[in-house]
Amino acid sequence: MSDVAEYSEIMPLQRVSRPASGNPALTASVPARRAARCSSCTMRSICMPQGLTSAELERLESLICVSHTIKHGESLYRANDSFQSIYAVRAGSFKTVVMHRDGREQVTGFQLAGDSLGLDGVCSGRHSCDAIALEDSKVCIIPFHLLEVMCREVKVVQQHVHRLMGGEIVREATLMMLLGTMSADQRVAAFLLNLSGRLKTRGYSPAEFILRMTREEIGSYLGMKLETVSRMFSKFQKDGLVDTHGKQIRILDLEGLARV
Amino acid sequence: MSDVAEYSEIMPLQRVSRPASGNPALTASVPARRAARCSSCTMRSICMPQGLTSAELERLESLICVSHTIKHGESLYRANDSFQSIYAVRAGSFKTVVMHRDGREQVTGFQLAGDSLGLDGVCSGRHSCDAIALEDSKVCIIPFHLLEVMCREVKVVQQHVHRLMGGEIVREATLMMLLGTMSADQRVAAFLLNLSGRLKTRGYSPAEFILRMTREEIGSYLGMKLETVSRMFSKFQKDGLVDTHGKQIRILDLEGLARV
DNA sequence: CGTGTTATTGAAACCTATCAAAATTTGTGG
DNA sequence: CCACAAATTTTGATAGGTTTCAATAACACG
Repeated sequence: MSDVAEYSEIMPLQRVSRPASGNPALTASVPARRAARCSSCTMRSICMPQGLTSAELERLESLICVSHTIKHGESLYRANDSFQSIYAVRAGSFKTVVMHRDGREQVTGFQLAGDSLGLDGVCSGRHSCDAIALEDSKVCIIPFHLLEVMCREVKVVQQHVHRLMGGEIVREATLMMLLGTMSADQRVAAFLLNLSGRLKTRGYSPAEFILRMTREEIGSYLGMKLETVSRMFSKFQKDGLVDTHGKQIRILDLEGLARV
Repeated sequence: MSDVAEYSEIMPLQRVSRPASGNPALTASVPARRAARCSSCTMRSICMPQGLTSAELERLESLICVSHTIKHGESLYRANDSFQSIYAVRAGSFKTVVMHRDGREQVTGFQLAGDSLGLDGVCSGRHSCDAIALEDSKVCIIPFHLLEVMCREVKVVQQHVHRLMGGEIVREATLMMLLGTMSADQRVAAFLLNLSGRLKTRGYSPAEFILRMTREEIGSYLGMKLETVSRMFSKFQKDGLVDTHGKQIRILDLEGLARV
């Protein structure tokens, strides 16, 4: 339990109190507008473009603001909400959920610190899914129309936004492949390997971590029932690939998992 | 057979012959560089931004060139090809296919005239899938770095590109939902309804059309075997929802299909 | 007009869902 | 900090849907 990697509350927030800016529409959802301090954020290398001049970085920071905490179970935005901003997860984690008219819903992604959130709203001007915090989390808010302005003026920012959107397209295609061609054990293995890799990128242990989502959410994401997810975990345990105690995961045989 | 909508060879191509431009890297894959004539293209309303001044439209046209025909079964690009351009399908249709290391492959999309193609390469600089013509087809080639330049100068072009990418993200999320939560009959029904709607948007009959893809390709796209696709078609036939003769489809009860 | 590809249909096998019950963990208020 | 209630997880038995294998039929192409 001691040295288990947790992808939560990575760094204390800068508490620069500053009065809200003039825009009431914006401040409605952003009670306290505080400029972000990307330069001192551990997630900088993941969510910020490389190669900015310090003036450009400063300008980018000036349009980003840090929101208050979003509590476990609360939503950052809901499907059909008007699209105004994209978000960077600063600490904590989220799930995105699309809802079918008949009430069935599916998890379409899990976002860790450093991941972006909200691009689903770019096309129609309204969000197409709910984004819900899996634990108490913090996000940076980036008003999209301001980001677009800066994209027009700074090439590396433009390319970063394009890569962000392109990355989302590739990520989803990978998941489609998973849902379309893989068996239940392969899906769960792929899920664990993906999470492991992302935690590693963020500087955490790729072998030992705590799942912030339930079996049901994992199942929804992977297109199967929670009981099946549980059975696959049990199977991997029996085969000596992982060691699970509820939400605590220790990957014992990474290559073995990849071979499933 | 007479009034069956076909989504192929929509309009004769402008054959403006003009010598290739100086860039040998570009002309290698684009034998004859001919400026596109978007203003006279029937797909304009689908693939072009609205609200351009005529000067801007002219400039956008100048960076687009019409490629030679891509024959049935040939590829427009392959996975791992260097990403240079995005494409607009001018006539015909394509499938995009991702390949797993172990040889398994999955169709991730079908593109009709007016659809864009190639955005999968934006993130990594290399294409992440193969794009293969389902019939003899024609595409417009849009060098992405030139499009990026124009995005920085013309706001509506920028917003159009963002919407294009955002639309791809939403499209894939919808497909994930389909793969993750729907039964075989619901998937095939959703596939037919989606195709029907897109043909309608393009001015074709939404009720009567010819499938350009095989049962196997449909199955790959929907995450099931070709035999299952065939059985679902038979079932819909029996239930009086559609009338199928091989690749010819007539939808008899659109609402019934939606209720499946 | 044959030949290879594509589509249809049937029967059996297999995988996952469903239903059910017990065990465990988590959250909350006393 | 404990105790209790609620939520989550595990495991088993059975049902159901999809795949697999196989054989035939229809179609497309040279």
